Amino acid sequence: MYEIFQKYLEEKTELTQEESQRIQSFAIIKKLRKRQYLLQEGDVWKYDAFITQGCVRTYTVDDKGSEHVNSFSIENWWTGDRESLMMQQPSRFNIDAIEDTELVLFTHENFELLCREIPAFNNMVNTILQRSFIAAQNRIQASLTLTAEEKYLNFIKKYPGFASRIPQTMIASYLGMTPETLSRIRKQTAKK
Amino acid sequence: MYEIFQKYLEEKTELTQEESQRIQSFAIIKKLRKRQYLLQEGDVWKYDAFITQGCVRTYTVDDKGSEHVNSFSIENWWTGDRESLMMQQPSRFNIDAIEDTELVLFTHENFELLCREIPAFNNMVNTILQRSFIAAQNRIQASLTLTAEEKYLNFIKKYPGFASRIPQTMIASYLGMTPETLSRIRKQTAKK
DNA sequence: TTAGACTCTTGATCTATATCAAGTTTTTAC
DNA sequence: GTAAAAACTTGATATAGATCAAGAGTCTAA
Repeated sequence: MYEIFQKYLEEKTELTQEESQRIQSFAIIKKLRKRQYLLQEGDVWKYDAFITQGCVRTYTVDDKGSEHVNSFSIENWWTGDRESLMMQQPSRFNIDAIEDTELVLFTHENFELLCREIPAFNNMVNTILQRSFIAAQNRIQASLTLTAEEKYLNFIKKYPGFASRIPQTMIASYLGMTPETLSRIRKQTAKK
Repeated sequence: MYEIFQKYLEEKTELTQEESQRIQSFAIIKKLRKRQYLLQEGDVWKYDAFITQGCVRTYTVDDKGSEHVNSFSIENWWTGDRESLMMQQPSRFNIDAIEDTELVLFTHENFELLCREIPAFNNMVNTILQRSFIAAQNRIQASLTLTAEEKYLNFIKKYPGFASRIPQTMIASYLGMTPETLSRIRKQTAKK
């Protein structure tokens, strides 16, 4: 499944044959079964991870044992815990597979090496980071300004397709509401 | 007040004399009176802005006319609307001064030129962006998991000093609650 | 220096969403 | 293929925090 990442690279950046091969030489292919962990709370995250197939969630568990979904990532997206990676500290997050999933991993040292060696790659990575930051800002804005119903409508508009492959309980958690509330909202909006 | 930015650069990165001078040659000093806008909704943001003195807020105004504070920035931080800057689209945000404020601005073209010319500068900028992203993630996490009281305590712990220079109404808005609720929380926690 | 305008506080009431509980449907695993 | 486990729905009730209202304290601009 490396081809999917290869294609992604070709779309996002211009690389020479050698650069492409250099990148591929560091790639680690990893497969996850549904429910399998990619990262568990307390572990230090050491990779840059790209999903070629499947779907993964990042979440925390609070004192009462409730899960809070921080994000979903599907094919052609990146995942991981940047805070743990950057600070080299144990992660507060869990990441596990919602579906059988395939990833391309790079150890962070190799990834940084690639960034230093290949300016085009470095630029691509920065652009992704900027977009991620913008997305996070928008999510904060939504959480401050929208009602539960608006949050849901905003979500399905922004990520069509997610609703059908991710359990409602997890979507509710991601949106900061209970599954019951989401169920009622869906019933409401279906009527209209 | 350029010296404050100069000092910041020296702390964060290693630059040659020439590089420092190159950066300074592009710097634009800007002063804002309290309440003055740095950016108004609908305008396209064109700068990278560093605050050397003072305090600024970024906020939106909804249909009902209520303001929602997205962020505060004080001296030694950056401000602006990255989405508007990156996409070259009209901003949804307003940025105005909470106190008399001084900034160092770079037009984005010049800023990008500096990033290309000076690798150390580019690295510094990337590091800041990563930290900003991590902070945004943590804020999302807090908004999903904490009660109003916990959000406030978390805020004053994370940003001691902010509470004394920023009006409570704005802090309440930033935390996603009403001023009345924040007032009651403060009364509660003062008791303990 | 003072009137008007903000800002903060406090109380009474309301409401969106949570919680609890039970039933139904769907998925999973042998 | 089927039993057990999850996931989803629906109703009844509870509650954190919002809204409305009014008074007190603080700025601020002429």
